Amino acid sequence: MLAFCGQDRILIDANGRFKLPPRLIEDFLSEGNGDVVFYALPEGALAIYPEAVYREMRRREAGDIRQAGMSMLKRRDLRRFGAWSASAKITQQGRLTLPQEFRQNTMLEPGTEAVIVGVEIGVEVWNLKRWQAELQLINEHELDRGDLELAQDLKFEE
Amino acid sequence: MLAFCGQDRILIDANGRFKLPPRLIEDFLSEGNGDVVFYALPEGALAIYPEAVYREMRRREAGDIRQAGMSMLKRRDLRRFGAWSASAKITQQGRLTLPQEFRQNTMLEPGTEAVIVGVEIGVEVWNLKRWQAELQLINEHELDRGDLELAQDLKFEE
DNA sequence: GATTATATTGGAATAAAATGGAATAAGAAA
DNA sequence: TTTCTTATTCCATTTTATTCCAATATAATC
Repeated sequence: MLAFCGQDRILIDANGRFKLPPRLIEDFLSEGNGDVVFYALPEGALAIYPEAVYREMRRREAGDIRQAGMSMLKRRDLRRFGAWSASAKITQQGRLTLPQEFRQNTMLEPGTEAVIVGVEIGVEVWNLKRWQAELQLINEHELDRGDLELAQDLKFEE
Repeated sequence: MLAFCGQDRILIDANGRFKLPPRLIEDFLSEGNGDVVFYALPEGALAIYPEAVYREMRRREAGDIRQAGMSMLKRRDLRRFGAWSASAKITQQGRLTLPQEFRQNTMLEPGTEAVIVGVEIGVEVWNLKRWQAELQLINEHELDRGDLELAQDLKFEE
């Protein structure tokens, strides 16, 4: 079974909660015990990773702390990840509550229609409209790449 | 016996399910145990691969998770494959259910006539109309290539 | 500090949908 | 024509989604 894949439409309830599809609950339970990390992405969606995955993503390397003293860029990085991440645990009924401060940026206010998308290492929750735009972008890019390949295949070799 | 070849017309039933031709069921059972992965292609068809084939296609590399934190391009890549893939298992009756969110893009809504095409490493399910257009494209491209080869053959060697 | 009001969380009940299986019908081969 | 295989339809069961309510916790007011 592939983990963390597919798309599902969900509804953010009146209290800012949503229910994960059963398949994704399984995925999160088998990787970690339902301990997850929210991370609000710059592209305007909410990523949810198993805690271990997020830790790996943010693993500090030797020298990172020293750099923080010297580099404003480095500090901004730390600040961004710190500010836009939050821990949570999936409830018995498979629900998660969106942190209050994350709702506006991700356009996931109570009552919103959304899509939960598998991204192989975790999932992302997108506002429905935003997701449709993102999909179109991805698709057009792929089609352009396909056209390029065809043209390449018909090029006269000098 | 050649595996994963030929074309068969099928009908998507009222619940979005379809039955595989017996020959293809055999092929999927002997490669994996009927565990397959759907992958919705940018060209608007649905690929079905044995799970092992898809895993090889998507083999993860070290550092992928760390990259996902820092690179939007990397996230798009994970997103594209994650969003458009889904696991499934062929039932005892040789049926598969199309994931809800894949039906529109692949034009494989309940009640649709479709064609299931062997592609050597797996199969593809095409909306009948789209398949006919694709066949024509394939043919035209090959004819163009034939012309190109002739021209190439008459090229003056410097 | 006590009481009331408000928000938040967890759980249960109901409704809807998807799934699996069986039965029947159709078609092909003997 | 008969038998076997495959296709199609239908129904029962299970699963999942949605809604609603109760309990708890938090905050505000007196």
